Amino acid sequence: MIEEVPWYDAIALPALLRHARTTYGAAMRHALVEAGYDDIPKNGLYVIGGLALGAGGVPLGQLIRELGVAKQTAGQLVDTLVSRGYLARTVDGEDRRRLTVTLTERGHAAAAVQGAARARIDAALAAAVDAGDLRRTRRTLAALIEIGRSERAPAEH
Amino acid sequence: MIEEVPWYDAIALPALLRHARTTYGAAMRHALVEAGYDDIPKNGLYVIGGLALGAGGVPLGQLIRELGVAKQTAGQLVDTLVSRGYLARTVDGEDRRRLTVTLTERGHAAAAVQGAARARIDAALAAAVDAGDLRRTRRTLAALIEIGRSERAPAEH
DNA sequence: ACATGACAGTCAGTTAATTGGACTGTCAAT
DNA sequence: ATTGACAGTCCAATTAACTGACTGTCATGT
Repeated sequence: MIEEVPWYDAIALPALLRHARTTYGAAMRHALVEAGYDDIPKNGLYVIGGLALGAGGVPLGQLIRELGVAKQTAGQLVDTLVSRGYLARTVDGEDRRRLTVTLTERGHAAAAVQGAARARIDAALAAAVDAGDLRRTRRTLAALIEIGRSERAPAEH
Repeated sequence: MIEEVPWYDAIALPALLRHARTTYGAAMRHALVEAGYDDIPKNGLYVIGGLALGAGGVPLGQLIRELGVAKQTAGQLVDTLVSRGYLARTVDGEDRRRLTVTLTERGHAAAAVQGAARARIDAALAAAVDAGDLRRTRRTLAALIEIGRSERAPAEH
């Protein structure tokens, strides 16, 4: 009785996604702790990582949507990160209700460490599979996200 | 200035994974609530989903490893699910230290609902991309997980 | 037999994360 | 001016998660 089906075809996709994400999460967290940034809360990784991209700072509302948490949660998370010196909050000039979150010096440093860890995994992955696979994977995941969006949007009853 | 790079190539892979997983999570949770199973804790989805596969029941230790949480946490999670009627705990005959967790009637029902929701997403995904992409995606994710494992195992200092 | 150590889970106490609902200040359009 | 929508915050409560110490079970060596 030979096992012909590889394990990754037998497991449910959500679990596969979960484990894959863990790879990044663990590596990034580990690198941050090594570098002395050991006071970053769970979702903080996504805040800092996300802000590194949007260099000019990100409105809090967008953060809320991206994290998919209640706004209170996001607010408190940012609060924590501000009090620990990673973020700064500034009022938007256009609309004074809106807050813009930016990285501080320390925040940038942490983001760099985290980004390096991520890049290390990315590189290892790029070495393990070919570029086409990687690109298809991204596209497939995007399709999956798109499905989620279209499911949620119209039904919402 | 034309934006040639699709958004899914610009975003960091961890974030992409996170969002993709959310699609499943939201759909499954929604389906469960619709069907009256509205008292399942967060990680409960993975417990119930996972047990559906291992039909004969799963040792608690394996659950702990799969969930990636402290054993106390897993124990409490199972506890909750037992008290709400989804799971049953039985002592392993071979080794009486070991507990085996199985689905109850209600647990099976919930697992079916959840499985159907997952299958619905799977089907939508299969329709959106071609089979080869799907397979490559699985393989790529598996490679990613493998990287995580090999990173953690030897370093652990 | 019977120590000894490894292992599977639980118990108790604590901290962090997340949420819901009511509230304040700001904008946009009458 | 007034009204309604919007961006965030405050307060209170719940849930999730972890640490460290403890109980019962197995496996081994003497």
